[in-house]
Amino acid sequence: MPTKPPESLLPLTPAVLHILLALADGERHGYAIAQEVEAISDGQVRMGPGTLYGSILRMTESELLEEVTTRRREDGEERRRYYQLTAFGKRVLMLELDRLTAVMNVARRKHLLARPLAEGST
Amino acid sequence: MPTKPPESLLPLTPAVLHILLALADGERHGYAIAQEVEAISDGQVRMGPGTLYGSILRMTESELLEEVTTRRREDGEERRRYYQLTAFGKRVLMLELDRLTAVMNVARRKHLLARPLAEGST
DNA sequence: ATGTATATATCCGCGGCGGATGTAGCATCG
DNA sequence: CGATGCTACATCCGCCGCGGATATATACAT
Repeated sequence: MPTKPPESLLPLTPAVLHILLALADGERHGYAIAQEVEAISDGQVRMGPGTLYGSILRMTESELLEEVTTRRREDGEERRRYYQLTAFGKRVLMLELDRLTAVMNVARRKHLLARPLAEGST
Repeated sequence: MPTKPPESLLPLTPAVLHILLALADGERHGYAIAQEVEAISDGQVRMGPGTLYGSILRMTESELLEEVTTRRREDGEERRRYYQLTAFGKRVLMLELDRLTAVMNVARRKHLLARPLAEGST
């Protein structure tokens, strides 16, 4: 039950968007998020610890993410902290992708990109 | 002859991206940029004067934009100030659109969006 | 023993965002 | 004719996110 409507978080900052994307296909711990972001952005987006843990904190507070406490932990090992998207986080991600799709469509309308054709998310 | 390489400006903030897009098909004056941005974002992105003129100033300093002094002016009228993209601004816009295309492709790979198919810019 | 990678955390300066406020011209309407 | 409201630009300033620097600890390799 997030306090805020999902639209009020848009547009997302690149850091937030990339973290949401990195977690879109399953839980990950902080450091793994940074690696995934660097990987999927082809090295273009690098997250230092300040951005990484700062963003994770804020995103957890706004309920885009939640820490996974179930499992691990009592295995003794693991200083890692795992995170996953909340349902709210998924909603916001979808809305942002819709927004970006609209932006890309504007670019096409102005003949900056080829081919329309791609669409839909919800 | 911009001082910086175009990649160093990426990723663009939403404000900067929208201003570049608004100017992609021709020159506009400040206030018209704000209206265009609101129109093409379907009302989702509203630019207050602080963001608008602040962004224009910074973008002019980094040579993404330039003021159009030729024409108008000696017509007597016009307190308006017109701006257009520089060649450098167009390059940066293209690079950012490429980056966003890559982001959208990641989203598709993770089954958050339908259909690939869209591509290319340069 | 030294270095490098993993993993998390905090601090803090810089800078952009964006609302508030101000000025001014011009048009409309009562 | 005076008020209102939109156009158009400009400046100020608080808030907050970004991101580098720094710190700490473990593990594995050289």
